[in-house]
Amino acid sequence: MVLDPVSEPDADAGSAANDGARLPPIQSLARSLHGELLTRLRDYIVEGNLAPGARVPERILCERFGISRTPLREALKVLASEGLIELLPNRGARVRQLDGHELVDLFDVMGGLEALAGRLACEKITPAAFAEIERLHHEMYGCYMRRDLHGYFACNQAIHDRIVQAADNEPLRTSYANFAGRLRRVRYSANLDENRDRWGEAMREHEEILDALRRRAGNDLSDILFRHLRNKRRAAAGRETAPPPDTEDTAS
Amino acid sequence: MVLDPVSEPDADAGSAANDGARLPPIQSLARSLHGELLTRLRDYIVEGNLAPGARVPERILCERFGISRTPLREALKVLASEGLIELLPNRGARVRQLDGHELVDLFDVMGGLEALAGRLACEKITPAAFAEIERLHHEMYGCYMRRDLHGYFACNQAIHDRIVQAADNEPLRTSYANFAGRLRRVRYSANLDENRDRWGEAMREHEEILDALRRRAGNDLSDILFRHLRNKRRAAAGRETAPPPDTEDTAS
DNA sequence: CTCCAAAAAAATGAATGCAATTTTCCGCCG
DNA sequence: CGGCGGAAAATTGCATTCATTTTTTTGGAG
Repeated sequence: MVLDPVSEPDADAGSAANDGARLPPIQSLARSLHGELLTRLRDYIVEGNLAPGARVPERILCERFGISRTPLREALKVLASEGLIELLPNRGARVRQLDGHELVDLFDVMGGLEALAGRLACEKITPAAFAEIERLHHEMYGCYMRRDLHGYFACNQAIHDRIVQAADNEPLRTSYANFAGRLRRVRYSANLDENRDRWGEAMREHEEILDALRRRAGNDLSDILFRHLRNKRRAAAGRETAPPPDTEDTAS
Repeated sequence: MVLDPVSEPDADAGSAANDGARLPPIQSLARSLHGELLTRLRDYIVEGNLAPGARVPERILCERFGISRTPLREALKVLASEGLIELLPNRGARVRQLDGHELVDLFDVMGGLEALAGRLACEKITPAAFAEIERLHHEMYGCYMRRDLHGYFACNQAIHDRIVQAADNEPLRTSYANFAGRLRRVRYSANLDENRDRWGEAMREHEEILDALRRRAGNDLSDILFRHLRNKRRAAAGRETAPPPDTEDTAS
């Protein structure tokens, strides 16, 4: 017993119309105050306005955003499904607190997604997009040489983002953004300036990344990117929280 | 300006208590009627009770599940964030309809996640878990030899699930389940019996999978699993929808 | 003074109500 | 006969309300 589709799925809903250009990221729930609220609330949490483990006070947030509890609670359910908060039955929402295990796991997933992005990028990247990444790479190298940490980070993130963009895979992009958001809560960056040696290592890894991308060597790039993230995690997780018991560094 | 955490995050909320055994999958929103409804509604859609592109009638579903609109709408928002349905402002929810591009993209993400799972499994799998996978593999081979398609599928899925389990990464598991659910809507299986040659190919790939896992060769397994999914996609996407224009099979 | 228990207060989960937008239906005009 | 315009009906989005559970406070016993 199948409820039949509304006979007219609207003119622009047909798949044929989208063949030429992939439709822009019309996030299903981007508009309409619910989506607005969702974005704002997510940012609010990611930016650290609520301490990890803290309750998410509905009443207060309602007042802050000037809305009633209904849309707020809808947003909370979504954020819980994204893993940003957790819902305790009858006890409200809490900002998810990442223990060592979870942090490590999230880094690995990021690594896996980047590895996938690299693999796909090797198949689909355009010369123009590659040139742009190459340019960013050289710019980043310049920052590295003159010890411009801020510029380095900016280029670094831009490169990784471009690779994900080049993969041209919307579900991947969404998932990547989700996990990146979860990790953004723990400030794992800003450690490099205390880890000068890791900086050089990272720079060398980026040379490998660019090289593999130039060769369109998907599997190589995939492997390098995953290990790159592993090393980043190792550098970051050290101070944020105790490393998991079995973190022997077999990588590279 | 940081709202400070409620001074007592409760006895069992501390992370220290969870070090010994990772806490069981207490899905944040598993209980409490909202979670119940979420699961039921997701199954309801995944099982195909609503045609792709069809409106999701709030009123009717409320009656069917015997609840009011509020929890239903919360569940809809979550399902939208999972990508199962899409929310049109002021026009309700529709079952997401996968065009060719999206289907291909989803397969690739599944491939990427399985690749990651394989890589991690090589690091973390226990001898017992490996033995179990080996057993399933041989059982699957038996099914293959006697042309037991149903048994073959069961073993196949069990093996892939075990690999994901062996990766021992909760976020990965969750994400994997999410994408698997989205793909389950399109019945891409049940094609093998029309594709006997692909069946043999898949069986050979599984030999490679087991071999790489035995050698704990993470990168190899990663690559094999991704290509395995690529081939599966090629076999599946052929009939479900037109393949994307640039599907030259460079794989293998 | 500390600890425990019961009541008050607050917060959560879900239902209902209401304004606004959309969809449908019907009569009208071309 | 087909297309168009407008009103009625239905649906959506959000606010409000109510019952239940949790948390805090208060009173008292040990």
